[in-house]
Amino acid sequence: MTMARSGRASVKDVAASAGVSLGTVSNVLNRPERVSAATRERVETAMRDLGFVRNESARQLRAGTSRTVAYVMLDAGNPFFTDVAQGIEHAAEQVDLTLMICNSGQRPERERAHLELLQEQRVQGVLVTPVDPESPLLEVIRSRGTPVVIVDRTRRDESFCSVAVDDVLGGRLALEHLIDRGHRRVAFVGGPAGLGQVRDRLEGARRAWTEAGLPADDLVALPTTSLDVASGREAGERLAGMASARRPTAAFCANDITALGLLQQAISSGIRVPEDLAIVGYDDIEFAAAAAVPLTSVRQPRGELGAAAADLLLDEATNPQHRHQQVVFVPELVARASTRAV
Amino acid sequence: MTMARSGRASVKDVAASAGVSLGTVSNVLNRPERVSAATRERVETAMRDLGFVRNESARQLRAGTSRTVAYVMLDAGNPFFTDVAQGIEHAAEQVDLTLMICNSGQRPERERAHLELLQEQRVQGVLVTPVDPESPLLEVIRSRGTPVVIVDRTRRDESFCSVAVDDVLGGRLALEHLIDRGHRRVAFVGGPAGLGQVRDRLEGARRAWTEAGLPADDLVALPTTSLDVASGREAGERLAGMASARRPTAAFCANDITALGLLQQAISSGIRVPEDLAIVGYDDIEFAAAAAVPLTSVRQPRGELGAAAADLLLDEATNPQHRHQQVVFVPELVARASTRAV
DNA sequence: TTGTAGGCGTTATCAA
DNA sequence: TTGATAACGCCTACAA
Repeated sequence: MTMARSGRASVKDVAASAGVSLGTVSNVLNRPERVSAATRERVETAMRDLGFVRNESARQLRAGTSRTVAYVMLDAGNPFFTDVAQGIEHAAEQVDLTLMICNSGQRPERERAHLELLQEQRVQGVLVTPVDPESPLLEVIRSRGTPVVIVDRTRRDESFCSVAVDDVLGGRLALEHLIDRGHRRVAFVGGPAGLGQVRDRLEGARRAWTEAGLPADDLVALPTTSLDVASGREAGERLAGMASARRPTAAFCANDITALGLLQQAISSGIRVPEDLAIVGYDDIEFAAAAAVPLTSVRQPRGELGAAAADLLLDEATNPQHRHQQVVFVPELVARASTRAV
Repeated sequence: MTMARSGRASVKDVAASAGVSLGTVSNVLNRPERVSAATRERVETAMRDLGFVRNESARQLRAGTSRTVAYVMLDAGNPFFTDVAQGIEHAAEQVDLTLMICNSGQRPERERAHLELLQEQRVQGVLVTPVDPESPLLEVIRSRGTPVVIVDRTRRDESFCSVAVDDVLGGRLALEHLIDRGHRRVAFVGGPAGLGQVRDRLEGARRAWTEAGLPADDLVALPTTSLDVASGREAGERLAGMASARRPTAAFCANDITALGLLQQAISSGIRVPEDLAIVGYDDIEFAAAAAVPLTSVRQPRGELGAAAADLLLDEATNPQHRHQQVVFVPELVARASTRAV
């Protein structure tokens, strides 16, 4: 009985051990009904004895296709993306696809490496929240035969399927809420300005502001270098440093993590929330509701985002008449204590 | 020029298009120095023109082994595990292995499905935070040839490599800190009691308590059904319902998420933190420091945990003299405002 | 119902 | 330097 080079038993070994032909073993594996009960029994015993494990590479080589899709995540440390991943996972499970998750950690070269390997693995398709949605790499991948769906970003041209949330509207919702609560001097906290999300949310905020007839100067931008807790704290320090007459009475943060940093810094500087400073975040991650002053936030349908992306990918991978489409979800304001009327 | 069935060009197609033999194409791919500059040039052009992508299945079938490892994560929604995953990823990257992440979401059947597929994919090895560390499945997987390392759990027998943190010590540290701060009536919040982590942390807490000569009854267990934000809130309600004379002056929570829920509920019930109730969490996730009352917590070296696990796996996969070992990290108390002396 | 043969795409060996 | 060939493990016609 020769063992496969890998040290594992192959169908051939099983066949030899069970005293049947290789084809029969394959039948037991793939069309058991064609095999007599007795032979099947014998083959299955042999498999158990030998610790037989099907070789997916060989199977896939033969089949030409795999049953897995992949999500290349932008930042595994941000709960928003892990929630999106769970949405994808759920949708994939429904159609019996396995999801592999890779993390680029915002690094273009890791993103590239993952995409290259996934392509070589002939995954059914990849979902990706790219570092740069305009990157030509995405086009190359697709042109080489791997379906690609962009998640939580959009491309300027409409050549890709994408799933995103209307950030301009989200920014608008946040500001309308604050204006509604009587705020007439508001800070926008976020950056870098080049980030599509930041740009769009600010844009929406501005529109709501000017449409309400308020002076542009009273919507103050507090740019940050990134969207994390530390940046929020830093912005908090800047706010605390302002003379209280000039200080905005509210802040709209480009995401929740930043808002949590701001909240923490404000409180420890003796600024009361929401009495002295109202705060609106963005994403509505689980921790937003659990903050000591529960955070008003713009909710993005994270799970649905993932599920919709998975559906688009599946369609692109299997439907020859597939047409690319850009799905845009509508965000929703969730009001909590951090903007309570005072 | 025949195209591969998959619709993609194969080495054969490239060879035909470049007017060379298949072996030459392979050489361009794997030992370019053996090929003359002119031919190489021609082959590379053909590859570009045809959009050639190497087929990893075939390569792996031939090679018998892959360059990827996988981490089967217990709960993608818990930042603790995503941090562990990042530690693994970093270590894997150093040795040029690709990490695939799968999520069991605490469901045994999904864990099993992932492990089966990974095995069939012939990954170099699997890291797993299992739903049940005693599950015989793990033994089966390994006996069939896939190295397995248990992450953040331990098995009673020492037959597996594992990496964990000393939870008994962690519980002890938390309570010593509280006792030190003068607390003489303390609640332990966490559950279900069957969970190894919960059991060990409580055990450590009890030891510190009795060694300090305090009456066992004054370490009150507040069992929860799970370790999430909602459970923490619920425990908070129970605490708020106690007569303030009988109410513990401090709570030790089995993890940070639960502690955050408790913190929120306490504050909204008018219980001041830390004046009326001191709180200690566990894990020291990023949001612990960013809570409005920054949370004292028992820090687990998440990144190192992942890195050590990856190292063990690599050793098991490549070193014939490998011996299983159980690495146990030492936790560390991080004191913050939630237990400030008052 | 069971067995035989050929091929999936890649790599490595060996010969030219 | 280049080319022909066999093999990795599996699957599926097709033949017995």
